Amino acid sequence: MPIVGVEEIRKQQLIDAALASIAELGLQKTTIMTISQRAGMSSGIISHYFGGKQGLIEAALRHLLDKLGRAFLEKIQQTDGSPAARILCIIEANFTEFQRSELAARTWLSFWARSMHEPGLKRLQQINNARLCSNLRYAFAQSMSRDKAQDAARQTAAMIDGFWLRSALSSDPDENFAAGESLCKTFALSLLTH
Amino acid sequence: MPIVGVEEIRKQQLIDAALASIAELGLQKTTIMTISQRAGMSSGIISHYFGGKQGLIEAALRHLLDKLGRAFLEKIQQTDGSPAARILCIIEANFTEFQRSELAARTWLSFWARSMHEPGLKRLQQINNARLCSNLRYAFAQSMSRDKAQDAARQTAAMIDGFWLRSALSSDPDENFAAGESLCKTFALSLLTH
Amino acid sequence: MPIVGVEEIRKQQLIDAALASIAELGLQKTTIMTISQRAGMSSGIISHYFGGKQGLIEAALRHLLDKLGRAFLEKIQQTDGSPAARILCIIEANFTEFQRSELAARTWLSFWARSMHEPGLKRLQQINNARLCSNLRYAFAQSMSRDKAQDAARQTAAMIDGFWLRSALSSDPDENFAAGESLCKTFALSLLTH
Amino acid sequence: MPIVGVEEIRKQQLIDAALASIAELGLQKTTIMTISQRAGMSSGIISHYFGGKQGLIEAALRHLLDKLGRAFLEKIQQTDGSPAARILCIIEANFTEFQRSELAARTWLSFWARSMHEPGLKRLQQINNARLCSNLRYAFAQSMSRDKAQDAARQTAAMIDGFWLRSALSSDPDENFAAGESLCKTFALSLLTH
DNA sequence: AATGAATGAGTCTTCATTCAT
DNA sequence: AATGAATGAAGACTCATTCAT
Repeated sequence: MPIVGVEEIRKQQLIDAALASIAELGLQKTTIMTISQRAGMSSGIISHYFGGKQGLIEAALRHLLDKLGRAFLEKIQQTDGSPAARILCIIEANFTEFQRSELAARTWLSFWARSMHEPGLKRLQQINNARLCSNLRYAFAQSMSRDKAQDAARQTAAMIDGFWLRSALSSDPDENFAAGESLCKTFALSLLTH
Repeated sequence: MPIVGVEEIRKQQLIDAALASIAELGLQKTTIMTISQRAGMSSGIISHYFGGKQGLIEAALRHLLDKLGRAFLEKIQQTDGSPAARILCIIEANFTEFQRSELAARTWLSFWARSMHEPGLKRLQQINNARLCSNLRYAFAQSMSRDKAQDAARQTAAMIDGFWLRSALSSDPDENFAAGESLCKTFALSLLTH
Repeated sequence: MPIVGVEEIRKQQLIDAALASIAELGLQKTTIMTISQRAGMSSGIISHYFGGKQGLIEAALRHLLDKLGRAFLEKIQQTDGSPAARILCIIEANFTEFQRSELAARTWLSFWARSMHEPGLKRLQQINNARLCSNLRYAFAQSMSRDKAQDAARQTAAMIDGFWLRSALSSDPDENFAAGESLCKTFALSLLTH
Repeated sequence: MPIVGVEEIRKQQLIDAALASIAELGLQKTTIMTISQRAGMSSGIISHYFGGKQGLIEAALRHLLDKLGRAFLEKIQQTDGSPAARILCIIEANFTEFQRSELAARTWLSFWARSMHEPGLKRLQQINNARLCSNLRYAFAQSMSRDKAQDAARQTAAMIDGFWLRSALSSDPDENFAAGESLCKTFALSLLTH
């Protein structure tokens, strides 16, 4: 059993602290002080382990995407593998309690906005976006042609993200998230049965 | 004798410069210097006319939303008024050349992210979001019950925004915008005919 | 009858506006905008007539000292000319309603502080200070030797200014001003009768 | 290993530099640059240790009042405790070489003027003012009734401050301070013996 | 390995002055 | 005579980075 280095522990603690700060204050008001305080460490440690604030931010996003991806994989393996079950599972994974939280809204919107000006972040987002579409395409393809599955996946992915975005920006996120999840499911199932 | 209208002219010039800076540098890296330089004026003029940077940013967003709203109204009045025509027009208005530009992507994402932390911006966004849904609902309601029209409008609005967002973040925006617009239209028309 | 020039009228209006602004906002927060707005004129007029903000401030102080001096002269000429009456009149002139106001406190303290760094203002203050002492000395000299009158005048002047200052800075100015005026009178009269 | 006490040392250095700047330039022309330059440090350090310029200014005033208070306590404990000795000591403490300096004049007048607009400073001044009166009252009360001691203390305190103020603003401070101290003593002793 | 003291460039804001009309 | 639009220097504050210990 390899001894986990102190370095890895520290890095993870800092990533957690960074996400906590972004969730609470937003990316713009997150400073190395708000992060290092939450981690109970000194401010210098961030440059020491991540080369700078930007390095930590990217690592945090990478970690968040990884975590959500793994959580999704676990969930989908508990389904019966039918297209409908897989698709419903995918949709639900995008409307979990975390995804509905204001914390998630602040975090994703912050990362998206910043990714328009930082290729490193942008690539991470693109991989995540492609994954959603790919998962949906795989499920749809069990019931229809490859081309139709591709279109169905794109439409469903767009509707999921669109509902998420509009809900996050709305004045009543709760109602909007709930209705959005339901309407996404209705739409996806109607695609499957036609 | 003071020249009348100077204030409005200057304000407009500053708004244009602010949007140019946001499009080029992003909201975060937009400073009063990047704005005033683009406007060919001094930095002090921004506080003079808008009370501060924040006032200018909000005015710029308001202007942008107004402009898009007016452009949409002009367009829709040139249709034959049929539900299908109205809906296609609404979709097209969300995929114009401007909306497909990287400038638009940076601008909207910047505003969205910031609006999570500034109520003033958030309210403007919400009005805009409500408008899209309301326009769609009105068109759908001519062909179906009020409740079904509401769901159809929500789904279509989500798909439009979702495609726009995924395209903006993708590595090949052009292809994605084109496919997105087409798939949105297909979906909306299928809702109308069922 | 000479036609009073527009210049004199404008200058007086600006001086009144400057004093109003200082009384309301304090000297530090008084700007050419707060003055010119109160005067209903443009900001440029101040440089036009007084060469700059500093010129107006000095003119305002000069005017205030003049006005208080004239008011005092009028008052003292209504006394019976006896030493006691003159002295009581002098003391009362330093505890009028205006002198007890927060406006007066702000104005005098502002001018004093600034006069430590601006010889122009300092000279005006010194003339005013000398006048108080001189008036008291003249009154006392009717009842005692020149030397004793000089000391009595200095002590009385100091007590007047000291009570004024301590009252202005206190948390209950009203009570302090009242007690101060009374104790000054008691002291001055005791000097006269010994 | 962090050097202990660095914070206190730096704070003191900055307070000294602030007082030096106020003495030289006045409070109004004292900026974070004039302070940090005199301290041989960077401008950012002020916000780091005092939260901002205002925090440093208040700390400087507090320090000055403390220092004068302690110096006075030391002095008074060297007297024989008789009322006359105590009172003379109190008067002398208000006319020390420091109090006669132009530095002291600029500093006190700056603080007084500013305290009219900043409750934090005002409270500090009031405590100091109350202390002078209280010390005098205690000394007088050993020779007369409580009420008479109260009046005597107020009159003496006013005369002390009044002489100080008039001397500070005069064109010949030295002569005025000397005469003022002498006349204050004469007055206070006459109160004691009547 | 880890600290946190210190820096100083960058930001927004204020405001007296200028000057064309 | 009077305006007020425009300037830009100067102010306080923020914060990522550095580095001696």
